[in-house]
Amino acid sequence: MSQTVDRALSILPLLAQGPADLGQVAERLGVHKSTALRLLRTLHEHGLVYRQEDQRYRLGARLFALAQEAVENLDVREIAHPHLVALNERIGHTVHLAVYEDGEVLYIDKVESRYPVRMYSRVGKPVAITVAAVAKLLLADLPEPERRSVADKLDYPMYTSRSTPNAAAFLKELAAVREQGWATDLGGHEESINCVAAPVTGTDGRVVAAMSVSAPNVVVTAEELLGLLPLVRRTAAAVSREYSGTLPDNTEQEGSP
Amino acid sequence: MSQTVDRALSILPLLAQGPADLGQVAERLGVHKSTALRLLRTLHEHGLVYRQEDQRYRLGARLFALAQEAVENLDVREIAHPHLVALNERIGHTVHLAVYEDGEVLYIDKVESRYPVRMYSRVGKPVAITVAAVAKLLLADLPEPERRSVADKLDYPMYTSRSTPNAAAFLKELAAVREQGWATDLGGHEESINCVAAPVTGTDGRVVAAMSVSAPNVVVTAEELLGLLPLVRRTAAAVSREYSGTLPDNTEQEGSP
DNA sequence: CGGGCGCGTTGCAGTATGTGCAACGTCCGT
DNA sequence: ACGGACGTTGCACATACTGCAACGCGCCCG
Repeated sequence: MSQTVDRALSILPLLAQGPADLGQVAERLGVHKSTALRLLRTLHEHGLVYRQEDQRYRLGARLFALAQEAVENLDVREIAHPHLVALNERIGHTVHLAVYEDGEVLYIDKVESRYPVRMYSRVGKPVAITVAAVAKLLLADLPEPERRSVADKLDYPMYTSRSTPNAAAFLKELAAVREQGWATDLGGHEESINCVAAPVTGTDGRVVAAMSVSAPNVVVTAEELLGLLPLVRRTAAAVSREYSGTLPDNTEQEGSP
Repeated sequence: MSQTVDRALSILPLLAQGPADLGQVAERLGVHKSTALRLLRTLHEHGLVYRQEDQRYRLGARLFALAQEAVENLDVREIAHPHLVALNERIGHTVHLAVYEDGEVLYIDKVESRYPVRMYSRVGKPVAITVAAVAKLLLADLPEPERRSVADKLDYPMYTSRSTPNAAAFLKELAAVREQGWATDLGGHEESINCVAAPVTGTDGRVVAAMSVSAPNVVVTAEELLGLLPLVRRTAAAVSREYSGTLPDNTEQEGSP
């Protein structure tokens, strides 16, 4: 909506791919160098980009500070974290926590597997939305129109032969997931990796987050992983209870008689 | 330099303090509501802010993705992390890694103490620059003019009676730190917390980061903590060696015949 | 039940503000 | 010493941003 700001913000994902000099930024933005310069200067003043010694620009450390403060506003993560750790200590595999936001599903927390073979993922990285177990849970709970709208707009890349092929199949899967209250991804993203996931719900029963356990099938078979499902569901339920117990605004916690 | 972008970016730290509605944003920016709306919309399109169900705005999850990608460009952190973990496993206390950037010192990594009593800090949070041990190391290595300029512009809050009181004392301390190659903070930030820190250097000997060990003196006395200094210095030296060995661009790692 | 207030949203006219151009300075490599 | 590449500056033009005023909507209170 605002051209100038739009251009300036487009620089950030561009720099996320690696440092770039003024010319490259200007070219990839499709604007004159002097324009790019002024935008970069403004970003620089706010600490969002940093100019390294070779004069090239890269993302600035202030982004950390902001992201860090952003996460502190997400109560779910705070509450869930100890549960994720406990779950990880008990079963050893990688544990993820994800939320839905504006058509995307993002990991907001992760506890690494204690086994040497680890799957690749990254906190903050958008999830493979059409196949990930956590994504299914989060999308399954959306109101019907939004769910359909999102499903229609998605791409359905065939990561493996078991990936979700199209919107129809996806919506059908979502219906099943909504029904059963848990989800799996059996080799849909990477051939050898399986996940089981369970939803975290708020006071009104809406799904606010989803947690999953992932393991390569060289470590555990899909059947063994499914055997962990009750434990995962219990953990998610515990987080849900704790989350629902939280007052919407906790300034009142000790005030009332 | 660019008014529009400047205003838009000013919204981010504002929202970092907590969710706000349109009116509040407009007021705190000093602009008309319609202006604030358009800025927020643009930020929203880029995923930097998110509109929650009560229509208020808060920081968006995309900030995570960006911050995460930003950190992947910081080789120091990648290299240092396992060393921080190892150090923590050996001594149990909180371990920090910090860098200097544009007049600020920021923690970019942290491994929590295994003891129940923990100090408060946050990855991404600007460090108390006038007293923290890591800050002293990073500033001590700046070229003389910049060091003086930064020191002059700083505030010198007296967190405790042992805080650095003014620029003169700070510069003197920095000289000493540069001389000895390590630094301490003995109750300068919080009365009961002590730190020891050592520098991570690059190929040219410049200090690129600093690592520290912190502990409250109810757990270890300052003397005991100082006893850990050799270990901390050895760890920092190991990181330095590994960092200096890294190729500037690692696309060549397996390509050459 | 109905009026009024608060908040977000829209279209519009005026102009502040961002844009691209061209010229300059500087650094680096030849 | 010269040429090129890159970052930087000042400026005239017009684009795109601003603030205003009016509208729609939901909520609370009378």
